[in-house]
Amino acid sequence: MVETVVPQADTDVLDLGAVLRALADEHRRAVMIELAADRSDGERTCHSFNLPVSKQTRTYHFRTLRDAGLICETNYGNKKGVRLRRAEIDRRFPGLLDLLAAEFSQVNPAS
Amino acid sequence: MVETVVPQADTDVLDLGAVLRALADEHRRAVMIELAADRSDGERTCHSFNLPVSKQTRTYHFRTLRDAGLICETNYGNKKGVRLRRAEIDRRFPGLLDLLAAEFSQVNPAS
DNA sequence: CAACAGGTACGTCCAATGTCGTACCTCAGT
DNA sequence: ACTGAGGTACGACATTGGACGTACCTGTTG
Repeated sequence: MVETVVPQADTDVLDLGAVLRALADEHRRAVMIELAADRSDGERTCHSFNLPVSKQTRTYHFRTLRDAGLICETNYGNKKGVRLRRAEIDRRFPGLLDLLAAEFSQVNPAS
Repeated sequence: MVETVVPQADTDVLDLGAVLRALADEHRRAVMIELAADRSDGERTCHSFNLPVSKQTRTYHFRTLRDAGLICETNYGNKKGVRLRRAEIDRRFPGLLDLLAAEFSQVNPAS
């Protein structure tokens, strides 16, 4: 089986509107905060985020994040990898990920 | 007639969710981008932003911005002043206003 | 005072959004 | 080959959000 990188956002340039709409949702924001706070930028399973929603809804939210250009997904067939597009985001919106990462410490004081 | 400062956000601390939801809307974002780009932080009339909506809708949007803690409004009876809460925002979300200001140059290349 | 402009309150309306059920797919493990 | 877990597609549904009509208020200006 060949893993395939899911096609990224149609727009090669990140759109602030799409990004902010993506971040406006609590669950998607939680995902982005975790990703932003992890400086190792390792690949995560999208199952590894403990989102309190059904898997259909999870698919929907990750699709939204991908469409906004915030993450890139790798399809392994029966599971999916998620990586933060840190370089692209930092280039277009410097400071945005720092803001989110700061929010992580805000919510997780003991880490 | 005494001008009265409209009571600010109920929550004394800015909430990232509320802020991002406020910024997710195109019109409110346009207002915030203008305010963030004007380093003089002068008071504006909320009529001075050329929002292509009715005045009822305008009231709604400025109320949303105020509730999110992003602006503070002064009531002059028959018109209303708007000021950016730059200090509070910078303290809680450093870099956010820079991001918005950068978007201003993006949209207004000739200024 | 009368007319007018800016603003608010309340209700209504429509489109967008988040949620899930059902059905189906893909791979890993037994 | 079967089963189970993760994932997607499509459709349905309820809620939310942005928009406006109508009515009303407050100052300014003539």
